[in-house]
Amino acid sequence: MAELTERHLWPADNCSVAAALEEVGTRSALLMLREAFYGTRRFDEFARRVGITDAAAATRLSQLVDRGLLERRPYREPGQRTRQEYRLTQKGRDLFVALVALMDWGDRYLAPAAGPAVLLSHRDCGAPVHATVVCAAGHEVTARDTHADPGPGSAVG
Amino acid sequence: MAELTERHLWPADNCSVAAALEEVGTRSALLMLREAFYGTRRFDEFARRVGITDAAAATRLSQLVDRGLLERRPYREPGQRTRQEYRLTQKGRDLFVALVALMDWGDRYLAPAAGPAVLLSHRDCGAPVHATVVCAAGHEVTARDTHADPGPGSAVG
DNA sequence: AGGCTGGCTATACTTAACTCAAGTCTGATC
DNA sequence: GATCAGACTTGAGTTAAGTATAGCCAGCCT
Repeated sequence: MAELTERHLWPADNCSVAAALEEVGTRSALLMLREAFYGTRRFDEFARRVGITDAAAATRLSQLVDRGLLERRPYREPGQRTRQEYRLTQKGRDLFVALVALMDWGDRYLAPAAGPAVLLSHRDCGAPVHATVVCAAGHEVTARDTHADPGPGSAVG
Repeated sequence: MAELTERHLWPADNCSVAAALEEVGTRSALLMLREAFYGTRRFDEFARRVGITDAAAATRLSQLVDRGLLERRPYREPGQRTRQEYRLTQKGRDLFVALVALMDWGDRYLAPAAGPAVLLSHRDCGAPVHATVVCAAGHEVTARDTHADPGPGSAVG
């Protein structure tokens, strides 16, 4: 189950999982990213769909822009003044795997009896999509088949 | 990019991503699960490696046990009394994909120049492992190739 | 010129996850 | 029987993310 050799030597603070969670910021920030994947772009829609106040949404959106997960783009609806919309950057888009993994897990263990609220499918072939862990040789692997070693950025030499 | 049809109709509160985050609880709870994947089992090791106080660790561990992500098992070292250790359940183990996805993303965008702190490899073939999104037909897909529809548990009929 | 609307900003408060420091309970060992 | 270490528990205080409410500002419209 991915037991790490020399585990006792390296500290938790250069862990990429912790760094990723820190960078995203908060639960509501992740939910805003989920919304961005679903196509949400406007300020008030983010606030409403995530279920937080506009004050909180403004703080989260600014932080996500500052950190390069979203970017502001001017847009203009007819008869309206120019406004800003929020779009995923590549950095933000690359969190897709993590969001799908969380969604899969939630669907499996926490979904209502009726089934999941959202179904993801491959646009080209229509088949359902899921997050998996695979090795470079193409094998699908589980936690038990995985081995962890200290990498170059580890404290252990 | 996974735009959801009829998005305006369904509320955020039956979202599996939100439910999953709620179930895991906190950032430090996720980091404890990461430790569990690395082989950590004992109370004081969880606290030390995650970098939180024993008080906080006790709260998190109890909550993870209550929610079925970890289970307590008695163990006995020679010359010591019986104690409890904490092991991943299947439910906890199934969060592996999400953890690997977050680690991959952190490695890509936030790792120190030297490289990531931990390398995961397939135990059988030695190749590095990563989280991906694939469809049931076996195609690897990105956010852009994905389509979202309301599922059976959605508020929209 | 003045109102309206969307997108914020400001202030005060609440809550939850933490911290630090101290104390408790258990049971093997002396 | 007293001691000690490991595994918690308790209580007080801190911080950060949220809330509710209010106000501000730009600029299209009449």
